[in-house]
Amino acid sequence: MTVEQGIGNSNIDQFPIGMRVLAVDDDPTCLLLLETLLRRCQYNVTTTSQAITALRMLRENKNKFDLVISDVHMPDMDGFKLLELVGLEMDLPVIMLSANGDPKLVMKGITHGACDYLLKPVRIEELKNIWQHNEDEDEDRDENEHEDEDPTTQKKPRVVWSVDLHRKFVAAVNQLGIDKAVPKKILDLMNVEKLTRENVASHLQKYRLYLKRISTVANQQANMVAALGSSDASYLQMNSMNGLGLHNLGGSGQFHNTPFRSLPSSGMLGRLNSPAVLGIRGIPSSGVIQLGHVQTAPHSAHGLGHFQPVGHPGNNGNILQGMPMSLELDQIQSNKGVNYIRELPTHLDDTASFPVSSGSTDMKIIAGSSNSPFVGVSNKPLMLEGHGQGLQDGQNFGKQSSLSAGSLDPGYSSHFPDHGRCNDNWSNAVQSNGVQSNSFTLNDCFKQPTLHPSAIGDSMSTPALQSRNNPCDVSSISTLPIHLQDSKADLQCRAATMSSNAGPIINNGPLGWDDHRQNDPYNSNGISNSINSAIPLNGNGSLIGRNLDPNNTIFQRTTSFSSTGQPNFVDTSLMKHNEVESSAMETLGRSKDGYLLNQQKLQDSYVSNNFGSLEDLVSVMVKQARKCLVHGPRRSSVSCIIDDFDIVTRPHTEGKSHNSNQEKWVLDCLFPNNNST
DNA sequence: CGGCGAATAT
DNA sequence: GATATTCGCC
Repeated sequence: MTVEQGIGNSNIDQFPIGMRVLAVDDDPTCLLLLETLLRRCQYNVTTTSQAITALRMLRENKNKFDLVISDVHMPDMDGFKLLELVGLEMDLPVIMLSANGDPKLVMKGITHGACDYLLKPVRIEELKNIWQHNEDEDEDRDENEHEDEDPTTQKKPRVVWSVDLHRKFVAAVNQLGIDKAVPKKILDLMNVEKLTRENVASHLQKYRLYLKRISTVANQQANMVAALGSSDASYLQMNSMNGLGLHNLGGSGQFHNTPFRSLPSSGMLGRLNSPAVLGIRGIPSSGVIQLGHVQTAPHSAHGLGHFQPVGHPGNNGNILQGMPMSLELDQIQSNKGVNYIRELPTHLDDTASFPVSSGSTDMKIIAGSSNSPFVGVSNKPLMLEGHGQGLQDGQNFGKQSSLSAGSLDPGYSSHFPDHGRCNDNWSNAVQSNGVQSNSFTLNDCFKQPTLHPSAIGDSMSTPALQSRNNPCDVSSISTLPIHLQDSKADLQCRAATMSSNAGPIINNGPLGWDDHRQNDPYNSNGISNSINSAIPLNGNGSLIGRNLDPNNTIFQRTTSFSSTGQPNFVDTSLMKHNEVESSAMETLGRSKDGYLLNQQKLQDSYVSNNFGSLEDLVSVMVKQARKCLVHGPRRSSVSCIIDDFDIVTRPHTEGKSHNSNQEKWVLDCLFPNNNST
C-alpha cells in the first residue's frame, strides 16, 4: 500500500492514497455511491455486485487488494460468508457494510473477523479512516477473537491498577491501618468485582516495597541533612533544582515514580518526549496509556476498569506515618497535563500555543506549603501539618507557578524567614557550578510540603501518567545534568529533592487530578480543603528567598549563561524557557478560575531588569501575565506584557510600542476563551 | 490465608 | 532489559 502525506482535509497524518479497495454490494446504487466516496478518498477502487465475483477476484489477484468492503445482504452469498472465506483464505481486512444496525448482526460481523461494521448510508468520514484497519488488521482480529471467547476458557485478564483502583486500594489500606491491611481485608474493603485476593496481595507487596523505598530514602535525606548541617547551600539548591522532575525519572511502573529510584539524568527528558507520554493516537495497548485518566484499553473491558465508588471517609490513618511520602506525581497528574507539556512551546514563536494549554482546567500545580526550605528534608519534619504562611484556601492553588516566576524577583524573597539561608546557599551553588541555576527550579523548595495525612494516602499512586504539567519537572531535567553531574552528593541531593517534593505532589493528587474524578475518595471528605489550607500563600518564600542574594540576580545568571557558550546551555535555556512558559501557563490556567496572584511586586521590580535571553523574556511574560491576571482579561492589562516583550527582545530599545493586534494576540493567548477585549 | 519467589507477560 | 503480574508452593 502506498502511504503518502495526508490529503488536504484529512486530519490524519498519513493517508494511504491509492489503497486498493474492493467494494462489494449487490445494490448498484449503493455500490456506485460507495465507489464514489471511496474514490473521493483517493483509494484505488474496484467494484463488483456479486460476492462470488468478489471472491474470485480476490483469489485470482492475491495481494492485489488491500482491503475489502462488503455489503452484508447479498443474494448470491451472504456477506458474512464472504467475510469468512476471505479471512480464511487471505489475510485481508474486511469491512462490513449494512443498512441493518442490529447489534446481533454487528456482532456477527465482528466475530466473523470484520475489522469494522459500517452502517448505510456510509459517510465519507468513515471511509477516510478505513485505511487504518489495514495497518493493524492483525491486531484487530486478534482482539476480536479474544473478546468473543468464552470467559471461562479465556485467559485471565491482567489487572490494570488504574489510578482509581489504586486509590481504592490505598483507601482500604489506610482504613485498615498498614499493619492490619492484608489482602483479604483490603479486597473486601475495596469491593471491586473480579479483583482477586491474589491481585491485591501482589499489589500490596509492591506497595510495601514502595513504602520501604521511600522511607529509606527519607532516612538518607535526613542523615545527609544532619551531616551537612542542613544549611548547605548547594544541597538545597540542587534539591530544588531537581525537584519535581525527578519523579519522572526512573522506571515505568505503577510505583516507579518514586523519586527515590534510580535517577538517570536523561530519563525524564526521554520520557517527556516519548510517544506514550505525549499521548499518541492509536491503539491503547500500552500500560501507560491504560493507566491514564481514561481507560480505553481492552483490558478495562473486563470490568476492572470500572469500579464502583467506594465511599472513603477521610482516612486519617496515615498509612505512611512517619514516612516522607513521595510523590507519584506522575500518577496524579492528568492526561491533560501530558498534553500540556507536549504543547509547551520551545521557541518564542510558539508562544501562541499558550491558549491550548491554558484551556485545561485541571492543571495541578503543586502548591508549596512550608515556609521552610528545608522541609523537603522530610522525615523529620514530615510536615504533616501545614504551616504555610497563610494560604487562605484553594483559590490560591496555582500559586506554584507564580512562585516559580516569582523566584526571579530579586526583591521578593525578603518575605521569607529562611531566605537568608537560602540565598547564601543558592548563590554558592550557582557559582560553584559556573552555571546559573534556574531560578524556576527553586520552586521545588516550595513544594515542600506539608503533607496532609489524608492526602498521603493518595501518594502512592499510579504512575502511569507521565505527564508533567509541573514546570518544575521540565526545568529539573535540564538543570540536573548541568548542576549535578560531578557532584558527589548528587544522588543524595536528588533523593532529597524528591522527597521534599513529595508532599506537594501528593497534595496535588486530590486537588488537581482527582478533582474532576468521580470516585475521588478524597474529594468528598473535605480533605481537599484541608490540603489547600495547608498551602501557604507564600509557599514560595524559601525559593524566592534564595534569589535575594544580591549576587544572584537574574542579571548575573544571565551573564554567566551567555558567557559560557556551552551546548548544554543552549538546551538548558530552552528547557528553562519551557519551564517558565509552563509556569505561565499554569498561572494563566488558574487565572481562569479566578485565582488572584498578588505578585505584582515581583513583576514591577522585574520589569526594570531586562536581559535579552529567552529565559528573561519568558519570565517577563510570565510575570506580566500574572499581573494581567490580577487585573483581568483586558487589553490594557496586556500592554505591559507587550512592552516587556519588546524590551526583552530588544534590550536596548526603549521606545517600544505595541499595537492593538499585539494586545489582542497576547490577550488571546492568555484568555483563549475570552471574547471581550 | 498471607507471603514469597519463580514464571510469565508486557 | 526491566517491571509488573500471576502462579504455585509453603
